[in-house]
Amino acid sequence: MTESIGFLMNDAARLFRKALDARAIETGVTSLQWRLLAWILRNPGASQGFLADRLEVEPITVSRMVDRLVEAGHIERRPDPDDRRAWKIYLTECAMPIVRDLRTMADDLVDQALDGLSPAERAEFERLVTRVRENLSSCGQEPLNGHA
Amino acid sequence: MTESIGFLMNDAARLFRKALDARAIETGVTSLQWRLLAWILRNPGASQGFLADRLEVEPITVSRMVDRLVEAGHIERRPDPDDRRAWKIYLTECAMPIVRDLRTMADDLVDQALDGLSPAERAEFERLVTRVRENLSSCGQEPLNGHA
DNA sequence: GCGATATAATAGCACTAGCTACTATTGCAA
DNA sequence: TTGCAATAGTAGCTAGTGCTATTATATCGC
Repeated sequence: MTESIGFLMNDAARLFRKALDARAIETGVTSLQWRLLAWILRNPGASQGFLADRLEVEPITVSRMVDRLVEAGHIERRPDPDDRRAWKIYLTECAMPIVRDLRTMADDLVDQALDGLSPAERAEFERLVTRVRENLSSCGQEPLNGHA
Repeated sequence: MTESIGFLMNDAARLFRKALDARAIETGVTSLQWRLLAWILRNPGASQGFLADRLEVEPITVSRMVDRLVEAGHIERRPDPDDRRAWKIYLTECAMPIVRDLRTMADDLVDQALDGLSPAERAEFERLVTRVRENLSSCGQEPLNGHA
């Protein structure tokens, strides 16, 4: 059942999103929207391409999330004076408290998800997931092996 | 950055799906469709509700995946003689080789994802992910705490 | 300066996923 | 036996995600 690791991760991630979405329902943003907001908070004025790169998703995914967050009034697109193809993304004032609230909720949920694990196990888990993520991240880039 | 654990898992799971989808493109089924096929293989004649329960997704999600897999000719719905509300789901002959091929692909990809981890670390990773998944699974059921 | 190439963002299509609401059927209880 | 609650499945809406293709702009080479 080795192959099930991939789906174990999938389940855990989906259940995490679902649980956080449920907690955050009153904020009006989803867990994944919040993650984007958190990146914008730390990188005000970033382009969508930059954000897509950091989130490791396709630009079109960010494009559509930005659409929704703009419509909801949480962020705004400003034209980039140096590149008329690009937008610069900024949080609006009203998004600030949401980002803070969600951080607390996410921390609580992580604590619940890691229930029963010792501090050492938690650190080990984070280390291992990070490694797996890096392994999978790189395997998407290169053309597997000699497909050229 | 504790809260990032949830998103680390999310990234790892998404990259895994993406990589497996890319490998499986020629089979015509996605990685998640394959997971459903694998459950049907082990439980021929199961109901959609049963499968939703095992996959820990909502019944409607299975309903729509079954729609697509029926249309693609990989599975078939047969009426349940004991319950006219329910379907019994069966693999078709042509799905068998696909399930086998995909198992190999998934195993290879898991091996790549776990690259650099010792056997002990791999076992530990599986154990920890399983625990986290269970923690999150149960926290979706109960009404958090006293919300009634 | 001009043309080829690269890049930023977006449009259309498809799949996974969940919520709420709904239909059809079952099964229990009065 | 009838009537109501529970259950199996589905429809509409929305969100995240990716692929391919397209548009607009930038940049590099000449």
